[in-house]
Amino acid sequence: MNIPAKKFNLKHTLESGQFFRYYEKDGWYYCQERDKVFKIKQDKNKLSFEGTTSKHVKILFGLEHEYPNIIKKLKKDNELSEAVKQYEGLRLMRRDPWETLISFQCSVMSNIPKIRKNMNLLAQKFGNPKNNDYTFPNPGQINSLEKIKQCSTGFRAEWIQKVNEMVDDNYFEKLKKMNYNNAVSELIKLPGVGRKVADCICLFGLGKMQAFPVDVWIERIMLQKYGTDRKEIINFAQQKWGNLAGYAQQFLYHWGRNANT
DNA sequence: CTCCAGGTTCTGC
DNA sequence: GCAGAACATGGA
Repeated sequence: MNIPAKKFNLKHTLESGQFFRYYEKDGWYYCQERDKVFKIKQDKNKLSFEGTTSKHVKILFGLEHEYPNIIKKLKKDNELSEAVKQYEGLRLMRRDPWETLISFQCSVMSNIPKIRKNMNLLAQKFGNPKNNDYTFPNPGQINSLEKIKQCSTGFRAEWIQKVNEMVDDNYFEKLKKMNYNNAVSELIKLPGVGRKVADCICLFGLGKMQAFPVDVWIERIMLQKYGTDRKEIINFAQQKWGNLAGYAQQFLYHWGRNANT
């Protein structure tokens, strides 16, 4: 199936640390998330995919965002313009919140290759095979601490086991309807979810576009570019960019990890 | 063999 | 409230 996709860059979007279960093969990106297992590739302004619907693709990859306006506004900031130009087409994804939660619990004191390994193993051990890959288990199905530990999750295993019993899909539907601050307050009640992980879930899984996850990379970049101290970063970013704070963060993060340093 | 990694939690002021 | 340390695992 094909759909047009202007002002979109699949590679930048997929490889900017907001999505983990994918791999490249024969010119395609093979992607797995929750019950979806599909492949997708981009040829200029055309997106081709197999294994899912155009509706899912549009939502997942943020194709319905008003991208030209977003870019235009962000480029007005001199500190941001370089990152935006270099990675134009990078979009915020709208992922399955449950898999996003587990992904970012795994991200604690870790790195992207290892998060990917954790998530792939969890899918293998608890999910179902589909098209040579695996779906991700539903809430309630990650029910063996021993098996969770076999996925190289280390000290995060207990967190994963606990949230598996604490939330369901309806929990996330409620969070989507809440405002950003209330959603954060709820999320940080979960084990292994502090402010940073909560902001990642808000941004990538709940569509809270003002969320501004602050990790060591963003902390370093924000100090360097704006001179902001760690504790004031979130307020600074949300005052400066409002609902585009999340986009600003994603550009800075991807830029900071690649072009910069 | 050390060091460190998309932080969180527990502890002790 | 706020610093300091512990927390598994694996790659550099």
